[in-house]
Amino acid sequence: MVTTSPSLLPQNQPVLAVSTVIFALQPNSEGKLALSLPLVRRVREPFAGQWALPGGPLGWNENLDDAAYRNLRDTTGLESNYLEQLYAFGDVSRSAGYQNAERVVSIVYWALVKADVASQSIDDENVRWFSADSLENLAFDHQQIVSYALNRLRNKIEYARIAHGFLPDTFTMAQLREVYEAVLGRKLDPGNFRRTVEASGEIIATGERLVGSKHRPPQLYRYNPETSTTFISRKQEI
Amino acid sequence: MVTTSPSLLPQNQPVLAVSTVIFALQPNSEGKLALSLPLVRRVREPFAGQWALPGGPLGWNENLDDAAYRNLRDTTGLESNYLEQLYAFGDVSRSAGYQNAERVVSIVYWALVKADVASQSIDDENVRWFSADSLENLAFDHQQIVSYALNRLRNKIEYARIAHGFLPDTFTMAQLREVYEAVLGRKLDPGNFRRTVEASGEIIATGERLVGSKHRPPQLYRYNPETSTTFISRKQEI
DNA sequence: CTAGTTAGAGTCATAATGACTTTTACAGGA
DNA sequence: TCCTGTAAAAGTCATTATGACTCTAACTAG
Repeated sequence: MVTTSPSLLPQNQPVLAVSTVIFALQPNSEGKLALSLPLVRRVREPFAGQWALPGGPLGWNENLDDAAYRNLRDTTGLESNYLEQLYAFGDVSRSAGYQNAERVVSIVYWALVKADVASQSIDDENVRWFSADSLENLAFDHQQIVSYALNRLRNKIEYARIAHGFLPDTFTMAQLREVYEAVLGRKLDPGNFRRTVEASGEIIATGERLVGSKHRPPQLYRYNPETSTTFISRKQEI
Repeated sequence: MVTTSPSLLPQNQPVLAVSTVIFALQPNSEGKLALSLPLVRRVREPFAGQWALPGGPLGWNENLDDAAYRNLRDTTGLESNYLEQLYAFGDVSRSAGYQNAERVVSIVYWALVKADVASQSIDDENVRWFSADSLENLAFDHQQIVSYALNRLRNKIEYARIAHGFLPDTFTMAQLREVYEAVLGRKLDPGNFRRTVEASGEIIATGERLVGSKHRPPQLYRYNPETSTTFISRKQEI
């Protein structure tokens, strides 16, 4: 008994779109790392001229993940090593802006891009990076979607190894801590942070040190490929 | 710059369906609580005769959540107080079974129903409850979907108050512990469990006791409506 | 050679956790 | 009535995790 809604009109199906919230950590005006994301300017109604998440209709022969990755590449020209489905937004009311009574269901992904890569991003008239904390007047329900993605990111960084999505191959303990501080929006104790991270076994000292700083040269680390990326059994997750 | 896939055929869009994994805890042959879920028998190709998750196409004027709830009502005739989106499954390959090259993207929800309610469920030729751990030959990719839902349930019960989705209004500490034991599939220490749960402030003693057992009568508890259901800031979530 | 800076090791008190013991309060049978 | 079985509920103890903090090491810049 596969049930069928009485209100279903097969010839008038919702449009299926895929959008992606792309996070990068970039230094702001004060030189501190801050979460930012690229938005695209809408060229047609509804919400013409306003900023929106990169996205578009799902291709007929395209996997959902591939469509999200396509958003990333087409919008920013960048690569990511972290891409995950966030949520499917499909309330009837969110499509109210459409004149032609079109209805859009958006499957939203989120991605992390490394800072050094993000700096090579496309940036033109219709694509611009914004600070994740001060967004205004986004098209559709995209402001709520970004908030939801921020919650997920801040929650997940506490229990999953996603910080390396923002970091180059090797990094110092302080750089890793800066990622956490920027994402969580608060200072962390350097000593306790080091102790926790070292105990987790997730990073390995390379034996090399970063020279040129005006203080004791810090150890360089890399992520341990041995420790699993899968879900952890202890208290976790949204 | 909203990008459009070159392979997009707007006149040939994927079909959007909503399915729901409905969990209940029911006593098995040995009298122990075990996770079970209702499946529906497919009446048409592909996979005719095989068991599948309750679901169907999204109605034109229907929210995603409402479609999931409709699955629940239509399939089992039951009510649930826990319903949440699980994941959107949309790989091109998962629709391979269709002859007419139809492509289906399924937005899957998961729900919990109370044991006393589940016992009043519809159960006929084409709807049957199965043990969640021993499923075989489900239609489509529904076996993977159920596994994914089980992971989410087992992960989430460790940090979120979802156990009351399986319990009546008032319950004993032992009943609450049985829910956790059945979901997690392992024994928990009664004393430590009590200590943790009491410290969380999530349940309140009603002052009444359950009489008639052949031992010291246990306190009856109810869930504390004061403690928030929102996400917890400590290490968490899928 | 000294001052400034961060790296990195270490200390201490408190909280959380797992394994375990003891006492309490009932039912049911001898 | 007393004894036994059972689970409720409280409590103990050792280990681990956590937050706040101090101290020493190793570099650069002047």
